[in-house]
Amino acid sequence: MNQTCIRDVSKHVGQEVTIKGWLYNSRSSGKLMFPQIRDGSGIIQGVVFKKNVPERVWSDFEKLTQESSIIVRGNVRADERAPGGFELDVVDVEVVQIAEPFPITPKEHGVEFLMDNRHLWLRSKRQHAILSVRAEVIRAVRDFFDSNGFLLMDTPIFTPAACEGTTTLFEVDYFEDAKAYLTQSGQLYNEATAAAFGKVYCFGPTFRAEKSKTRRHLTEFWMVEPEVAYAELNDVMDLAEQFLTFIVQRVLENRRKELAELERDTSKLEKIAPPFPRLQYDDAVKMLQEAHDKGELEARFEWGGDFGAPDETYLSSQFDRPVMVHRYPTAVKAFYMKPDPERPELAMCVDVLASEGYGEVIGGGQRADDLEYLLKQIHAHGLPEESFDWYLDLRKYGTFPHGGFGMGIERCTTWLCGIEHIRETIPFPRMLYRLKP
RNA sequence: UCCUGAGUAGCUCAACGGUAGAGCAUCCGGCUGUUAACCGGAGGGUUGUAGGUUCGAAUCCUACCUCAGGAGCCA
Repeated sequence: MNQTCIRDVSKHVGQEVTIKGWLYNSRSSGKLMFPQIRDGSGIIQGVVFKKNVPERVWSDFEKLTQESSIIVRGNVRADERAPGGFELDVVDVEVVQIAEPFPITPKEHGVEFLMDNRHLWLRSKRQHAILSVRAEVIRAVRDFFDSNGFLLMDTPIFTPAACEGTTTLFEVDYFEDAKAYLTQSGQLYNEATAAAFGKVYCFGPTFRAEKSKTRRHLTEFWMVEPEVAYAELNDVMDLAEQFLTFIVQRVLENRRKELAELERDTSKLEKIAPPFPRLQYDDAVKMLQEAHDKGELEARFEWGGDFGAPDETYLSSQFDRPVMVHRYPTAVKAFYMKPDPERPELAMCVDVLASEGYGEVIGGGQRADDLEYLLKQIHAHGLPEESFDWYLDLRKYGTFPHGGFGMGIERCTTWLCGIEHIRETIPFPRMLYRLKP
């Protein structure tokens, strides 16, 4: 295909190129026109002088509407007056289609309208930037694990039972009489694969049926979960710290332009490097209580509960890099968390709160490896023992200390982009009351 | 599920008890360096739905629907 990507035009200065794309916007002054041409890799400004092109080319350009599909031939020239620094002196155009009036005009729009037109909204510069950062995050995730001795172990999406309680699961019919649930975590399966392969990770879609309606929730999101045999809580924290740092560095390296488009203050991201502050739950509670006493937090936090969104926001805004809060009360955490041998009322778990008030991006810890303790926990949480028979086998046949964590791709992307709402970090968000497009 | 707010032209908003209006988009005209270009003109409405109050309702009242923001829960 004879075609040049707009991304690569800087390599073709002085040459004639063919660009296949769409009209992003156009400005004209009588006998001079400046069509902005978009091809998915970038945007370039064209220049059409009426007297320099055949009559047909001029009249074709006059008819184009926003997002009409076109194939443009022209000469590349560097020009300071053009956004992006390069211009295309147009020689010829082939009109593929004159688009119907495009709903998303260059002026501002409301959230509902944009979400209803998500399939068209994706063509905007802003969505282009955000979703490019998302792709970079995912590439970094894979590269990090693949080059550090981890093996990809895809875990099932249909699962037979809840891993942490059925209220948050989507239920589907699974042939005759059986019910299946869409996965909310691959972790239990990865404890099995970790016993087989040592260091593993799974990466795939995750489903939560909670009726959460906030800027940090999706009902369908992508989660990456490493699991490491013989890892203890400190090893899990070391891993989380290296992993997040790697992702941030990669995005800074490869997606500067996109971050600039989003007006992201990258100086905050540049500070991110190990070691991350490690804060015991006990000490975090003290910080929250002091904040309340100083009038910086409305509700007084009492020891024993899980942090609410305002608490997380406060804690993460106190540090210039992500903070790792560890050893929460066992009572507020999942049944499979290992209790601290020195203080059994605390779980060997860790939440990583992203900086700048973005809240939890990673949750994980060390898993309970003792059969008796796990049985007790399963009963205490009112879970059906028979659903977990295979999981309990892992504690009968060569039990071992191990741990890992899960990171939400979209929460991480929201933070790195510095944007308000998670819904823009996945091409087609699934949220409470939104299943279309 | 609960709390708060909002639904008026294709879109973003104004009019707050007395003749429904502007910008953008669309169409027509003008402009040889535009930067969400600009200037002139035209078309475009069952004011979310159903009731009610009133001489008169986009405006006040009631119910419902939809959306947004937040809470709880979580990655």
